[in-house]
This record gives sequence, structure tokens and C-alpha cells, in this order.
Amino acid sequence: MSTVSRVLNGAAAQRVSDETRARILEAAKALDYRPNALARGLRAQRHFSLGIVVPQLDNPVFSSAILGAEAAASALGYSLIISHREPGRAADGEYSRLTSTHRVDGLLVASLDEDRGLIGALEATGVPFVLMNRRIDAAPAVALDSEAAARIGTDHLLDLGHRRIAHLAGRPEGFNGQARLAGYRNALEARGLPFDPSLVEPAGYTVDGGYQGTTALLAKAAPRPTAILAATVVSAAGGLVALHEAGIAVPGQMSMVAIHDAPIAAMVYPPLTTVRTPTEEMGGQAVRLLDRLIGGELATSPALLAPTGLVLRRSTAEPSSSPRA
Amino acid sequence: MSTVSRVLNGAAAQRVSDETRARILEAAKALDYRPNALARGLRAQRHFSLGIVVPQLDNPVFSSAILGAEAAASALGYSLIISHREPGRAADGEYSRLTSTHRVDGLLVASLDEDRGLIGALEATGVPFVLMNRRIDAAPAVALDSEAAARIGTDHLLDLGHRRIAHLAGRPEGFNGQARLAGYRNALEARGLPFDPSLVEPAGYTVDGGYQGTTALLAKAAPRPTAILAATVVSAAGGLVALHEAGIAVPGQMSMVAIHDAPIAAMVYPPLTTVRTPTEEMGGQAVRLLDRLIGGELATSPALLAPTGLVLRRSTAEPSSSPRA
DNA sequence: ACCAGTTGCACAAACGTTTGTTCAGGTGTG
DNA sequence: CACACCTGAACAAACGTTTGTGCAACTGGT
Repeated sequence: MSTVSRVLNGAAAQRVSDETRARILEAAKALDYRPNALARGLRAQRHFSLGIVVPQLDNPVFSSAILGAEAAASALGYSLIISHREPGRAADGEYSRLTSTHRVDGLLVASLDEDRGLIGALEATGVPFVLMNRRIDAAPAVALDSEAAARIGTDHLLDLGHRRIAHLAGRPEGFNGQARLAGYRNALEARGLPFDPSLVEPAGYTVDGGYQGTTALLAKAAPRPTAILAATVVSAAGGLVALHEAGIAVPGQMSMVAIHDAPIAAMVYPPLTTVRTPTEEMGGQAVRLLDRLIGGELATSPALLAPTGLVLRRSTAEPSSSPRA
Repeated sequence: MSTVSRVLNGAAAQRVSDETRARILEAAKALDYRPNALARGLRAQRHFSLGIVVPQLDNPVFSSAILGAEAAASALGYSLIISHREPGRAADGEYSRLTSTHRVDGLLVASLDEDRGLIGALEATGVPFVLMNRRIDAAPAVALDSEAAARIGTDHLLDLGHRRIAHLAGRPEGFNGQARLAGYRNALEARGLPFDPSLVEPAGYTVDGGYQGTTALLAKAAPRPTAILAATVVSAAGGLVALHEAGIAVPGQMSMVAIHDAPIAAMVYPPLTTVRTPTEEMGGQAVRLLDRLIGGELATSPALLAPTGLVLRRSTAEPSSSPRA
């Protein structure tokens, strides 16, 4: 029995004759033997399950990340326990259910509370973790290069000739929101254009936020901008609705470019030009990093994941009449 | 120690003095004691985890169902292990990983292989299961009343005065596809209108399918229909794109109504009139039914979940010129 | 031919619970 | 007052693995 265990897990071919090994493997196959993960976990403190906690299950960015994580987890033999964390709720209970009672081997977290407190709570659990889609201090994380994404989007608008570009921003207190705002600003300043705070409106990552934010932008920014960089495709969709209602033609009177090339980008009208980001890859890398951490490696976080291109659809065009700069 | 166990699980207040019980509960709280689910599962053959297998993680209908399932699972103390099952792949390996090695207490399945074989494979695992979003024979299931949903959508178009209504259908071999087609047909026939197969085009549940299907419909159906009932909001979004490209105004020249009131319904242009379906509720009910099954009850499946209303947006209107009936 | 060293396997403890059973002490009955 | 009965708690086995250790049977050197 112990020999069987050694053969099946056999890291270093530990002192088992080839013949015995072969017999065991054959028998295991014949009986379709599956080790009981519970028993194994109880004894070995390891049972191949990962917890993943996300703030919005229905946000396409997270759907995609989960998809990538699930694929990688499955490939490495892990099961994925999903936990939907309501934006406002206290985190502690959530983590302890996963770590104390369910004893996951590791935690993938995309919480919205992006502060030191999160890191403290996670470290208190004692299990390895990796942050997904955000970065806090030096904690292990896999995130997107949001600054670059915003820069690419803004550059596209600048290349088309736009000079008055607004930014439908993310959460000003979040990692991605800040990075995107910085990318927007950097792209502008690289061409010697001023950064105008009145052209920035935080809108979060929901349809409704995008709608409200765009409405606010139209009300306060005068003269009206000729283009908008949206922090995410979801808020862009909301923004599009607001523009339609205001009777502003896209891209005739207003161009719009959004970050994240989710399926909905092709579903709205007009189809949105977007900056493609490797969200699925992010999920996969997060799982692989976590696996290394669990294995005891002091894995270093990879660099930020770079955007993978601009997807031209039909929401951007040259500014209509007044080439004002 | 045994007494502690009895107190903490204590189904029927088994022979434990009130004083002892109080002391135990107090100590448990003071120590923040969390039973180890692995050990419990090993001994008691029950460890409060459920497997959920879905075909498309990024389909809003499933996102929503998962959301509902997660909430209910969490409320009942279960963890949810998610498994993304590629539409084409063989199922067996998937289920055995969940049941044999991970030993989930039950399975929630929304597979796309809706045949007897599925039931056989599931029964072979020996763990309780419930079908989600589909029904096969008498197997425990929680599904939507797709026939009613299609009827409501079609009735709305009929009420507006449309007489030539096409159906962008689902999968003809699937439970929902068939039920929606039946609802469409029944609504038509209830008003004495003929059912015309040339007005029906299968389009599946993807954006691209909706685009292709709508294009096919426009090519083959003459005279052109004045309205379309889409089997799902996702294919409707694709259909809208095809209509825009064909230069057909919505709702001016073509009305469109879709089943499922997902967030994207409000994001496309024009915002889609939809039939609201309780998808989140479906996930929750599925979990609660599964819980009862696990508890040994021979729970009967509830009736199909009825649609919860028509959501009027701006994709439907009276037919423009020719009130032809 | 003896002994040390090595090899290959089996033994048994341990992981943290649940649950059937035993057992001491108290209670009621004849 | 003795006996049977009940109550409440402790004992111990079991769940299916992993892993440290023991122990034969070989191997090779002297």
C-alpha cells in the first residue's frame, strides 16, 4: 500500500523496482483507481484545490480570467472553488471558509479592496495567494499593463487627429483606474498636449456607471470633446447609450475607444474599437504562479501583461470638422 | 471530543446536557474553531462541496445562474467547484474528477449533450445531481419555461400588429430550442396564423450564430418579415449587427424581441425589448433541490420557472407601413 | 564464508473528524 | 433497599491516504 502510494506520486523514483512499479501502474489502470483527494489532503496537507474570489462574476473581464484560470487549473490537476465576493462585504469570513474549513491549497484573489488590509488578511490565512488583475506592494500578482493599454488607445485617437479627448475613467482608488488614467495622461503629454482634469470622469466598471459618467462629461466639458477613451468595454457600452440618447453620432461626432476586447465590443452599435488585453492569459498565469508558490518556490511575479493589439471596429474616425490643434 | 462533534452538528439534540452544550459552544467560539472539511468528508462521506459544470462560462445566462447558485450554496454552507465543459468534449473524465477524486456531494449540470447518455453517465457516478436549464426525462432538473417565454415574446409582437414574424431559433436538438420554437408556433396558431418553416432559422446561442442566422433569414424569407423573435439575447445582439449592416432600421423596419433580460440587452443599440427570465433564481433553486437530494429526500422537481415579465425597451414598434393582416 | 551495505517492500502511525459502543453515576420502582 | 433503567459523557474504531521506519533478502568485498 505504501509502495503503491510511492509509485503513484513518485517524485524521485524512490527505491521501487521496475517490475513492481509496472505491476502497480497496470493494476491501477485496470481498476480505474482514483486517489481520494480528501484522504490525501488530510494526511498530506495538499488536496489540489484552489479558491478563486472575484467581485463580479458577470463582468466579461472576470469571466474571461476565470476561463483561463479554470483551464490552467484543470491542466495542473487542481479544482477551482469559486467564490463571489460582493463588492461591499467584509472579506474575512470569505477567506476563512476557503482556507480554514475547505483547506484550499491556494487563493486567487481579485478583490475590490485593494489596500494593505487585504494583504494582511490574506497573509493571516497562511496559504499562498496571488492577486489577479491588480498589484499591491510586492505581493505576488498577475495583472495587465493598464498604463500601456490606455496609452495605445489614446495614441490611436491622437493619430486620427483628435486633440480634445475625454477619459471615462475607472475607480480612481484602484490599481487599474490609476494606471489607465496615467496612460491617458502620458500619451497626451508625450505629444505636448495639456492634461485637463475636467475631461476626466470616473465611471467605474459597470454599464450604468458608463452611462452616468458620459452624461456628466457631456454636461461639464465645454467645448465638447471629440473622442472618449473608456477604461473598460462595459462602461463604454453604457457611454454609447448615453451618446445615442444625446443625439451624438458615433463615430461621426464622437469617437470612442475602449480597453478590453470582450465579445460585447462587437455586439454594441457601432461595434467598438478596443485595445485587446490578455485577460484569459492572466487567469492562466495566475494559476501557474500560484502552483509554483504552493510548490515552495519563491516565484517572482511576472511583469505586467502587455496589451496584444488594437482592434479596429467602427466607433472611431477622424474628427469631423474642426481640426482645432 | 465525540461530544463536541455531536454538539456542533447536533441534528436532534442528542443526549447532551445544556450545560455541556453551552460550554462547548463557548469554547468553540473563543477558539474560532473551524471543523476541517477534509477530515469530516473522509469519515462522514459528506464535505459540503458541489460541482457545477457549465458549457459557456461567458454566456450571461450561465453567469447569472452561477451567481444564483453560488449565493444559495454559500447560504447552505456548500462550496462550489466550477468546471467549464467545452461543448464538444467527452464528459466522463470531467465528472469522475469531480466525483471520484474530489468527492463532491452533488453535481449541478448544464451540459450541452442533452441525451439519455448524459443521464447514464451521471447516474454512474453515484452522486446526486440536478440538471440546470434543461430537462431530460424525469431526471431532477430546474429549468425555465421556455415555451411560455417564447409565447410572451411572440404575443408582444402580435399585439403590436406584426403578422410576419421570424424566429431566430436556438439549437433544434436542445430542450430550450425546442420549447421556444413550440412557444413561437403556439402563439402564432392561437391567433389563427400559419406556421411558416421558412421563417425559422437555427442560430444557436452565440453572437456569431445570431449574425449568420439573421443574414440567412434576410436572404431566404420573402417577403421580408417585419419582426424577429430571438431565442436568446446573445443571438439577438448578433442579429442586430446584421440588420445594421443590411441597412434595416430597428425598430422602424424590423422589430426584435429576445428571451433573457441580461445586462447586454440594455447595452446594444437600440436597447432590446426582452422577456425577463429568472435565471439567477434557477441557479438558486437548483442548489436547493440538490441539497434536498443529498439529504436523502426524494425531492420532486419544481415546475418550470415562469418568465417574470416583458421588459419594454426600444427594439420593438408597430409595423411601419403595410398592416397586411 | 562472513559481514557491511544496499535494495525493495511491508508495517504502522498519523491526519481530524464522525459515530457505534461502553461505562459510570444517578433516578425511579417494587 | 436492591434492582433495572436511563442519562450523559468518554472511548475507540474507522474513513483512505502519506510517510517514517523496520526488516528481510540480496550484493559485493575481503
